[in-house]
Amino acid sequence: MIHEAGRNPTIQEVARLAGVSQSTVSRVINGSPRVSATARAAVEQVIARVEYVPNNSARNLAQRHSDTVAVVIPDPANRLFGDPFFASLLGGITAGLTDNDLQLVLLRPLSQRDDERAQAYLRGGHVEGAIFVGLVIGDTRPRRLFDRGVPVVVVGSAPDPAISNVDCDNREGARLATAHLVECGRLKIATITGALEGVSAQERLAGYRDALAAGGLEVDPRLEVPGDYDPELAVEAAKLILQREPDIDGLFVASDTMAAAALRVIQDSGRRVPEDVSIVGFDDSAVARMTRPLLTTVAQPTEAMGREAANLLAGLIGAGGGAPRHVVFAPALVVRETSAARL
Amino acid sequence: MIHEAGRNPTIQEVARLAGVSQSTVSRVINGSPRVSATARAAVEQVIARVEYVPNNSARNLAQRHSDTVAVVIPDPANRLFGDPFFASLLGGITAGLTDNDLQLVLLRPLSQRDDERAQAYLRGGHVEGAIFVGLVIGDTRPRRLFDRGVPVVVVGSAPDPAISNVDCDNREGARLATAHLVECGRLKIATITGALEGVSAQERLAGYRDALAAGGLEVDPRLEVPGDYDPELAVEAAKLILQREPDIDGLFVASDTMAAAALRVIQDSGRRVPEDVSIVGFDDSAVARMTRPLLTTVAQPTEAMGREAANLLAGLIGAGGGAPRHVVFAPALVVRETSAARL
DNA sequence: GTGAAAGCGCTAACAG
DNA sequence: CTGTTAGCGCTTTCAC
Repeated sequence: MIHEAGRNPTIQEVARLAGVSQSTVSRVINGSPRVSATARAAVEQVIARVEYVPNNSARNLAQRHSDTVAVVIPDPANRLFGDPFFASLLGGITAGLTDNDLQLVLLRPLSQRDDERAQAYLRGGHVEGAIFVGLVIGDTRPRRLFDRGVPVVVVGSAPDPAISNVDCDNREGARLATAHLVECGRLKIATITGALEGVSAQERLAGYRDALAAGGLEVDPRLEVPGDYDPELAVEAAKLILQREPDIDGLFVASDTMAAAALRVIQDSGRRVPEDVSIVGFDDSAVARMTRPLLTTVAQPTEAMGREAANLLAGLIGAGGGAPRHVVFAPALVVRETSAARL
Repeated sequence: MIHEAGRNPTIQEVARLAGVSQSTVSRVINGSPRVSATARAAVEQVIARVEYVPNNSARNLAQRHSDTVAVVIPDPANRLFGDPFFASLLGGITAGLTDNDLQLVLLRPLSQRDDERAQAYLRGGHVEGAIFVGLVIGDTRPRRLFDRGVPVVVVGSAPDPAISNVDCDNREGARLATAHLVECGRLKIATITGALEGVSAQERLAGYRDALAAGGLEVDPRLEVPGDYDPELAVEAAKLILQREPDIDGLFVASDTMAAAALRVIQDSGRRVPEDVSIVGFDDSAVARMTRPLLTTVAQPTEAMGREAANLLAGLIGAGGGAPRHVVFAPALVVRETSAARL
């Protein structure tokens, strides 16, 4: 679109008005020291008067860079956008990007067509790098992009050793949660998993099993109910568990939102929490402080993870590549009220 | 950055390899019908082989448009990013934008410097339009941008008749909520407001007063406690109310997250909800289904609002301006368990 | 310190 | 249907 009203002045006009050359204007815009004080003053005056703003496309074209990075969220199931985890993560990313003078473009391919467009966009030289969130196992997009020379970092498990990532130790977090349940004297501990197409959910499941084994408890597939990070589905999962194994006394749920949903189902079944069934969630999002009783959960530094992802990417961009880095944050158990020792 | 590995082929090279001119390549890229089948085939073949992807900056420069719009969130308090309302809204915006083949760049100026950068970015001809969210009363940024010829739509109250907006009837929503409390026979109804620097919170407060007046109840400033859409602050607000007016029997809270927090405080004080104190929230976000008892609230079609904002903006961009449009969605009372008739 | 000039990669008339 | 030719607005050598 060309907007009559908004016809922006160009560097040429500024130069003419200031009685200097384009080059000089360009120099003052870019803060070059090789400009006389008088010239600088004249140019700045004109810039202010005509409200000149450089055209980004032209600048990017000439400089061959854009100072923008993409955040890619393949979220067909619309899971991520509903979860406080994501909001918090995105908050951290935006903050970190801003600190590095990088712009953020949000890509959220919903359809096949969207995805093609997104890929083309990423490769179109329009971004300096990309952050992937919510990846599913086997997704080769980060790697393909990386192979084209675009710096990439993924939040979550690295799909490839060459790809930098920032993650939380999901397995350890789940182990912490489940071990806590074991320590509470719980003997039949079930779990509602996250979306198992993703590594994080797999890891949390593994951590759950680790703790069970370490506690001398049997690992029983019947106690493992697949969830999807979707609270609605968690309701069904909880009902299923209760029906199949009415005598469970412990439950580890792979996210707080799902845990909150499961908590309700269990309470509605007439069981007391934490006395009859103890529950531990994951994330320590705001909802953990909204349930009754308050949710025991595993905290992960979501916002910090987002910030770190941004910083990592900024580093990669600045270094023009360099060795991949893998940073993993430590989870921490937060004991609240949904877990207690068996009497 | 120039990435050696990623040195993208240009349209020139494709043309040479395919034995045609740049123009022809450009035509097939842009889907022009004026290309022979053979030429098209040859070009497409080469494009696929060398993995050619057009450079966006060059294209934008030549076409003088970018197909991207900005979503601006002046969120110094970090309120919005924590609220499910925002996540849902953003989900709607991204979906709507995608439908219109528009890219989204997220601008979240946190500091003065960020803000200057953001303004420059917006005026730099890099975006086709902008959506503002979470505006504070008196913010002239949308108008200033609009005056430069950039299409603008704000989510929330229109800061100016010339600016298009999409909103929910906040006043009516709050009236609905409070009238419901009145109908429940509640006689001393307090409120925890949102951030009063924003219009939405002001409107919700007005709606609360409307309903009180209509119900023959006194409007008492002592029953109006300022909040900030922040659950932490809501805890303090609730405590303050209880201390100041121990005999309240109804409470309207301007957001679900705050309501959930207030609910806890009230329960912890030994009061029964809904019997002693009935509570109504606002938003009908996921947290309303996580509290115990379930939260009675006012639903606003958050995702649809986001979608509409995107569509509105797309229309404005396509029409090259045109008359401003103001679309307001109707709120709806959702009665759950935190409200009940007085016995 | 400053200007002239040559592109950056692509689109868009304009001929043919 | 296709090629030629100008730019789009800015950065960047390279002389002066």
